[in-house]
Amino acid sequence: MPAVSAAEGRSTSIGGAQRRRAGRPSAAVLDKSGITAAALELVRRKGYDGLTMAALAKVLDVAPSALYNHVASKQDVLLLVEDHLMSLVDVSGFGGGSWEDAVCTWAWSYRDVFAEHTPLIPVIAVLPVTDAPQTLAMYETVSKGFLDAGFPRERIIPAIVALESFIFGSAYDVTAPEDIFDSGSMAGSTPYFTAAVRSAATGQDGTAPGPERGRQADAAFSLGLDALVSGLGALRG
Amino acid sequence: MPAVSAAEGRSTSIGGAQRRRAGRPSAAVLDKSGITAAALELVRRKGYDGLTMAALAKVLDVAPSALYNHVASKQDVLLLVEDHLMSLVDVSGFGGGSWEDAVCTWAWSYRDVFAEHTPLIPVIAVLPVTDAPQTLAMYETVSKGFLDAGFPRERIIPAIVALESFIFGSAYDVTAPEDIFDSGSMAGSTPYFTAAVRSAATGQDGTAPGPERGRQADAAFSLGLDALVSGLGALRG
DNA sequence: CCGCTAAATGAATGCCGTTCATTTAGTAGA
DNA sequence: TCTACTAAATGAACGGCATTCATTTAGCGG
Repeated sequence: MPAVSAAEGRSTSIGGAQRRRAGRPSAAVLDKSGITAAALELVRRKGYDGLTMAALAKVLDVAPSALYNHVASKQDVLLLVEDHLMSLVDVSGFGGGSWEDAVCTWAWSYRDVFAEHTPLIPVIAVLPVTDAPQTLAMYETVSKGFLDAGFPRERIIPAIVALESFIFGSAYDVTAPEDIFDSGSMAGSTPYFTAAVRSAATGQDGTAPGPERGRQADAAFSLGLDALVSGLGALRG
Repeated sequence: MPAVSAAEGRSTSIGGAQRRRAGRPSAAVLDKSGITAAALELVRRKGYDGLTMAALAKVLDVAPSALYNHVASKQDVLLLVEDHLMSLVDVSGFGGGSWEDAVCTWAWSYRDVFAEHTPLIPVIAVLPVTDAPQTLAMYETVSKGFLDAGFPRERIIPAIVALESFIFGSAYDVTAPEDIFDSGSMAGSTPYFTAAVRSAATGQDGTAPGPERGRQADAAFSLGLDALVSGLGALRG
């Protein structure tokens, strides 16, 4: 798995950015892990709008059509990225310590990872887990953690799904713009809502400058996670 | 607001599907509510993949560019659709009865509406509420319901956001394919997860045929919603 | 040596959102 | 009543996108 860098094929003349001539090169230029790494780097630099097959090919110094020797579609690239990200989710808490702490550590890191990658959420939600080994590994660790904590077998998956649903939704919330709840010119006809938004923005005393958007998202996530953890925890035998 | 149907401009000859000649027609053909209705109908018939500006124009018997006299972009069309859907969410429970019942009615109907329209979820999550009157109206009713139930002002928005996050995530779950948790050939290396999936699919006794996907999604939603409602309900003064 | 397959190029396709010049209809003001 | 101005339509065009296909080349198994 030579990933990105490989021996350069002979090129026609001077300079570093030379065109490769047609035909199969002596050493393969592309492989799945290289494509994944390039896609992640591209997303980091240009965001998901910048992740096009053409741009990906350019980063890898390859013609766009060459990518299709290794992936079947752009969706396939997204799946590779998604599965890689799953390996970044922290499941270490399930090794020891309380179930509550393990779930919270897992949930926060899960949310944080996908808050930076919300365009993948629709992909995850729809794609079978079959050819996503990292994803499968995460589910395995979490399932075992729930079982060891005394969950009845048939409630484990529903509980995980409920938590994941909350996590995905909350990941979107992190990226919401500052003024998402600004009722603007219609504030007059929504007095309760407008007051509630102001209270949430300024905190208990109406004087403080109030938290910025990220902290507000954290507050909502914390609130919901605590409720879910205590509610689901009660299911244990 | 004549919506879809309007007096037909004089056309050049026979037949119903005649081309309109260039230039402003005597009676306007398009307006926002007509565009919204046509978009919804198109989505119902062809799904969100079928919702293109060209297809929308065809349904409305108009050139694609004509749409841009009434909306600034396709995102704008999606916002119109989204706001319309918000008016379908059932907030009637907040008129009387217990807070718990009202929240559950609201949450279930909210999830059901957007389970059929998951491609809008990324739009909702990012778009300010400012020019979405139906959405604002929903938030107003719900905010008032929370306040009347004794919620402290500064906790109302975080609680609603937490519930919404769960609802959006759960809407995706409804549309997930039957075999989403099929570990396939890697089942051997994920024993706990595989067993948990089987238990969830067959129910407490391992014999029954087990619920189909929609019921499983309902079970997870019910579990999470109960936990959230009881956890959040404890915040009331 | 021969044929098969894998992996690259480069040209081409079709769709999609959007823009622009143009035409026509109504309307407000001199 | 002429005259701008604006609103609302057409139709041609554009650039970008994912994807496909014919072609070329390299290595490998018989």
